[in-house]
Amino acid sequence: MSEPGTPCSRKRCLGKEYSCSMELSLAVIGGKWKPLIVWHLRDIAAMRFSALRRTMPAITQKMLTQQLRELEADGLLTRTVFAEVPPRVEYALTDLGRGIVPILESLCRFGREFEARFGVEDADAPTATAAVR
Amino acid sequence: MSEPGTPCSRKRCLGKEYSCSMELSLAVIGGKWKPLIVWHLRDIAAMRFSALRRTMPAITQKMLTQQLRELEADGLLTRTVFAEVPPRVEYALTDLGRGIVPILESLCRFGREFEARFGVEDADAPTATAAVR
DNA sequence: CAGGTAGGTTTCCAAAAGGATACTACACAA
DNA sequence: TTGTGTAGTATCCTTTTGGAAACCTACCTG
Repeated sequence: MSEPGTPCSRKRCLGKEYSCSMELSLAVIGGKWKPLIVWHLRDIAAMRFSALRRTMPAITQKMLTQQLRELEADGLLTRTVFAEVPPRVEYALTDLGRGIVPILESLCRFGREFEARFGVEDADAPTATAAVR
Repeated sequence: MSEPGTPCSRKRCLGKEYSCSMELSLAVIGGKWKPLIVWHLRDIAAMRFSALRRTMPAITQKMLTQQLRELEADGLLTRTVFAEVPPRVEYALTDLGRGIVPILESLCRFGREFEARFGVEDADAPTATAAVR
């Protein structure tokens, strides 16, 4: 990228403003849900809306719809509507979308390294650490 | 991680709640500034506060301080205060912090791939694409 | 004594992200 | 006729994140 001390220039791609390619990537796959969505689609041909909801019980319908549309607009996945009743809509990763799976795997590894270093607890299990906070 | 269709369980590490290691990583290095800070420190022994500010002109003092403290609390960097006047404080990546540099490099590569696919413009340069929005 | 310098903190505020709830359309089943 | 399932919208609200501006400290220089 740039030499230490040199600021980057502002750029724009698909409506996202950023100063370096890394920021752009974070705009594309960052946020609370997008990495999870891509992760769940990573080695499956396609998945329908309701199946995705079941794998992510904490997401609301609105958020899932919204995130899926953004991922589609950014070319990371395809959305296929079947003209059936009840409705059927299937989502599948594109090649571009599959390109970020290795990054998510690295993130997973780092997360586990982090857990190994600092320890993990079960949430909702009040422990010494939780009590201190 | 889990089989398709199986939700993950809630965990906690260093006060952060998450459902899978990937989410934990994003809690640690996600956000608008942290990746940039780590990036600027990536191949330099140490850097002082004012130098970091110069490389990231858009960040405010408050945000830089806050993000640096969080990165320190998560063990990604060290903060060294020199008892001098005017004050001098230096920040340096730890081994743990250096561990995420390869991930940031992957993000950079993906970002460039994304740019290549969809095209980049200079921000503040009103173009056809900008006019359409 | 005024002004500058480095690295902050504090207060207040705006914007963005995320979420709860209610509503829709359509076909079919009981 | 009422209910069920799917994939949504629409509205309103709360929480989180980010930011602007002022203030602070401790010393040094002119």
